[in-house]
Amino acid sequence: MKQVRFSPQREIIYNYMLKTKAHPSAETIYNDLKVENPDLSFATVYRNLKLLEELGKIKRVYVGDNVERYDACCNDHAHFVCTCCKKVIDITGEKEMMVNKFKELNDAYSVSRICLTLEGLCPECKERK
Amino acid sequence: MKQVRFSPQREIIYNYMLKTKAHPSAETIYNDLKVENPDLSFATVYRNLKLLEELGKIKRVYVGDNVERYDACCNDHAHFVCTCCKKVIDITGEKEMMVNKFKELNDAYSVSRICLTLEGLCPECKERK
DNA sequence: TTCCGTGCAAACAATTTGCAGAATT
DNA sequence: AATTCTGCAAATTGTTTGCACGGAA
Repeated sequence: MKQVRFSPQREIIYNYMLKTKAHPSAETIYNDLKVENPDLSFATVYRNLKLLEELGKIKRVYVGDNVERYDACCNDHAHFVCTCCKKVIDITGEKEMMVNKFKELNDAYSVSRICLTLEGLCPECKERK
Repeated sequence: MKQVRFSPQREIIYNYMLKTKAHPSAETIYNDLKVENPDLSFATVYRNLKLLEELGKIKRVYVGDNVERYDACCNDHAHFVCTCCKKVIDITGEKEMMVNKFKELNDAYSVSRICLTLEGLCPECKERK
């Protein structure tokens, strides 16, 4: 059985995730942390994001481009992706409804995860048009 | 303004998409069509999938891995991805509910697309466990 | 002293792009 | 004739992996 050990890099990455609300990609995380931690490598960021996800501490978020984004907020919520400014906004309170709705489905299926992503214009971008 | 012309390759790819229900990736499409069309190239498949999507004739489907999948079925529906056999199953009749739910949201936001993906075990795989 | 985690560079996989020639309008 | 589309190969992008060393348990 594999043990998970303490490492400063892991701590730094996880703390960053706890603080941000921007649903950052590995690249964003790397660039931001590189400033204060010049030795940090890309591989470490990727490896730790993967590990933290396996441990259930962070989640992968789908935002439509081909880049993995991560989110440390672990209560279920939907994501709104602005097609204009690319911002990702949390939409809370809708997932429970979905989960309930799919309880029926659960008889035949076994639903373990629901991913709900909305796309369109955020309030600011909508205003600007 | 760019004109879209007729090309046999495009027709072949679009016809394939109309017939399949498997939400194939570019690679699957390429491999399947390559048999009868040995000259077909990967680039052409990619370019046409992109174009067809821009024209609204097919849709991109999110299935959790990092591969783009496509679907020609243009009525709104959710997707169920089996974590075990990797099959993608259409779940109809749920998206309208979502759309209605997000009408309210539409006051501030402008929702143009809703992507609803469920993950878990399909009936066959659930049975087998 | 075991074995997990790191940085680096190379490897990989999926997708995109530049180009010259072929095909459509 | 003008411009779109194709096949090929090379380039790009995002992510993963092999390796030798350093550090935590």
